[in-house]
Amino acid sequence: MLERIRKGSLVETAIESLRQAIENGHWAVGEKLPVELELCHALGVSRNTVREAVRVLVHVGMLETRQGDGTYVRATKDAGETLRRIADTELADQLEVRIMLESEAAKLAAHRRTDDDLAQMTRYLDARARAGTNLRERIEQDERFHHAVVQAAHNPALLQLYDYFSHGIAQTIEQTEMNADLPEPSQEDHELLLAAIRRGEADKAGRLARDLLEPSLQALKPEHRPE
Amino acid sequence: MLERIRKGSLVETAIESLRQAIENGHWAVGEKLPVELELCHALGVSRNTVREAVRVLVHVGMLETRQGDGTYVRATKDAGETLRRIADTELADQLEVRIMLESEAAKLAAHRRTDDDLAQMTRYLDARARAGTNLRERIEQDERFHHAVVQAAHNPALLQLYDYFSHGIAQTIEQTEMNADLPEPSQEDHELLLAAIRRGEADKAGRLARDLLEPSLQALKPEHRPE
DNA sequence: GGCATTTATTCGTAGGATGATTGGTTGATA
DNA sequence: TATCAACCAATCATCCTACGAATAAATGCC
Repeated sequence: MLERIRKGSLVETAIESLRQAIENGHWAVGEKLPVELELCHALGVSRNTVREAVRVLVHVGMLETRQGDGTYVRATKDAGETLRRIADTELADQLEVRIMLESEAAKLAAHRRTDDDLAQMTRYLDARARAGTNLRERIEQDERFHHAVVQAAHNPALLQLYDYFSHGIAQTIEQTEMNADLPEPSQEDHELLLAAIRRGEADKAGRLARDLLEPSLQALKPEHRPE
Repeated sequence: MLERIRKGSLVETAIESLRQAIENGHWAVGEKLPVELELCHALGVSRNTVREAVRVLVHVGMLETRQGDGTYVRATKDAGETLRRIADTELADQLEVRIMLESEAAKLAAHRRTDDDLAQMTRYLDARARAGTNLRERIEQDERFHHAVVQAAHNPALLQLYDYFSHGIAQTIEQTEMNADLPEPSQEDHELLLAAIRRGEADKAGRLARDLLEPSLQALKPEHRPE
């Protein structure tokens, strides 16, 4: 039925044991789990430990607890696992995805951008230009500009996704100190992208957005997957 | 500093309070949080409650606890939260993202597909044809074919992401019984996509992949965002 | 000064007590 | 008999104290 616990953190092991049991359909969706005390005996741990494990599974959407009633299975899969697996993929692959998101966003932005969108993009791009040799400031304004481009696509799902990749990649690059290796696009290239979006030239905007980041991808790729 | 707790589940509120504080950079990445007892006082809850909240944040990757040492900030963003927010967006927006993922995947697949990839795509597409009027079977083979296309792009991050959107959208459609409204692409259109990938015609493959799903998007859009 | 030992701090786990909420049971009443 | 309010048992939510385990810092010996 349920495996006894021995190694590592008791709570983490309890989480894994419960997750396995649920994924294997030991309890069907909608079915009620044994009460806390029974889970304690089944897993061989205390109530606190069981509660922490259950709380985690509740938070990731696999379980649902109803006070005074019981604990029920809500889903057999953990959605958060997806992004955790993505985080484990190669940086180059992640950057490739970011490029396609941003390129497509630029296309949409060319169609859907409002005047406010244009004003904001212009503001950040000007700030980027003013940053000059102040690298830290320029990178920050750069990120804001790219974010504004995706925002102008007016697709919330796309924006969320872009932010996740953008943030994750920036962090990885920062941590690994590989800044020096990566080529940096010029201010002019950014201006061209903004101009294309302003004039509603979708295909051109998409191509320019891609060109902005493609060199970084090429610089990153040979390390792991020469083509 | 930290907000006192009042409504809803104490633990859930504690989680949110801590998450907010972390996202707002109240503690920098790598920095050590106050000890459990201090957090209890700051949040006005017991140690168990704090521990359950911290455990959740540890599990989603925002925090890290070291026994005998303390609790440290690991990341300021929670991956699971991103997906939860995406799940809350309009179906049309999600489908739009899926289309761009699949279209770009088709382009990459045209370059990178191996003979094995082609064989698999062909197998599923043939099975789809054989399914004929068996709707359930045809939909399943259809999903497998699309998955194989993305797989042929040989980008793990992209594949994970596609699977998430594909699965989520299929589920939503199934739940809302809006099948009837959505136009279904013909077998011929699928064959054309496969042919383009086989011949390495990237742009054409991207366009065909987009054309396969675009009608569904148009059918879905007017409900919420007429353009 | 270097290194082993001790100590203090902190998280990890255990188990019990009490409150809050729910669902079903019971019983009175029309 | 059907209805509905009051009651009761089961269950999760929270809190509490206590002790174990691991770590880092302080200490003392050589």
